[in-house]
Amino acid sequence: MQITRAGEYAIMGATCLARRGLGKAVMIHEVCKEEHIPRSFLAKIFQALTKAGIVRSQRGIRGGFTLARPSAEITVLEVLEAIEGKLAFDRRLQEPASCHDTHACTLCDLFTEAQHRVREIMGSTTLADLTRPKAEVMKRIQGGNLHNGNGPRARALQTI
Amino acid sequence: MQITRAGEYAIMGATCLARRGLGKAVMIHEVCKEEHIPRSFLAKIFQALTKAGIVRSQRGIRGGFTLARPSAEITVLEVLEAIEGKLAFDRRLQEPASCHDTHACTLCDLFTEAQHRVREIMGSTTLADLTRPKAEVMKRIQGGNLHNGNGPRARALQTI
DNA sequence: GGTAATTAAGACCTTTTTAGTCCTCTTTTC
DNA sequence: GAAAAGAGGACTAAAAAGGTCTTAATTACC
Ligand code: SF4
Ligand code: SF4
Repeated sequence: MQITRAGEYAIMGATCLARRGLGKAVMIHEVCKEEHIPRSFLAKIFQALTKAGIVRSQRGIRGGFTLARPSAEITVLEVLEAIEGKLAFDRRLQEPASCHDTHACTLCDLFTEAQHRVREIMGSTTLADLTRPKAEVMKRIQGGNLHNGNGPRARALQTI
Repeated sequence: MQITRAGEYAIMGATCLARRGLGKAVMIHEVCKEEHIPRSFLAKIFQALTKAGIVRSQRGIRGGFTLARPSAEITVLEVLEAIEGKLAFDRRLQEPASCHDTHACTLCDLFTEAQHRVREIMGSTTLADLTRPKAEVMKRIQGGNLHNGNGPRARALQTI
């Protein structure tokens, strides 16, 4: 139940590019140094992000990586799934029809909902959001007013 | 980013005990057969649940396992964490103070919130809930009116 | 008290995944 | 054409997942 390093590094790396601005080519080396990520590992990760159309690469002298789109249009979920594959809390939620008996078991329904909640927040948080000042980000994330705003949400479950 | 088989089996196994009722000793063998879980693997899992005070064991002839408390007082989160350890989306959220630089990085704040949402639903769903008819469970889970009820929540993000 | 049935405990095993590295291309700029 | 990037693929070590197996310790019942 943990995000892999690869996924984590992908988000950090992409956020790093977001901070540099669109169109500015940044070398792997620079990103690695800034975010403390092993160089050849990040190279692999950025390769995958390139294929996924999230970043663009430029070879040769003065080459590097840059975001393929404005950072406000790239969600954290998108980056994560480009590396880890589609988010699935349970193997049975990846490919359906593996339910051995369609009787009264409701476990996958619970998993689906939990997963949905994660997708909700990850899918509505963009790289641009992550580059904003901490206080602002916290307020946005915890306020619960995502892009379909529905007021401040209850925080009564803090202790759970 | 997946729940392990052990965690999954733990919930299924405990739910199976919940269906039999409090105090009724059920042998591992029976649970395994019903839920399609390898016998010796479930034995290990139930052993851990026993130590965690979630189930009670009885050795010898006519022995078996039973829930240690009413099923309505045992949350899915509790069972899951007894097996997998405390839920943590990122290694850095398990033990704090591993933040190499406390600068403007807000990634862990996002992870914390995502994790919180999972705890919210897993922590408010009990084994008793899982034994109820499917339609009823779905309604409860998706309605969003958990034990601190705050009305039906927006489902606009269905497509995310 | 003996025996059969049941869980407890821990050592052990195999496969898969994670977290990388390394080497050889290819592309691009100067 | 030389130097400086990334692309691609093969490879690897360590850890985690997903179990099994064997030897106890209990307990009910005859
Ligand atoms: S809902 Fe229950 S029976 Fe169906 S696939 Fe999920 S765990 Fe298995
Ligand atoms: S908030 Fe950012 S810098 Fe701090 S531990 Fe998390 S990822 Fe690292």
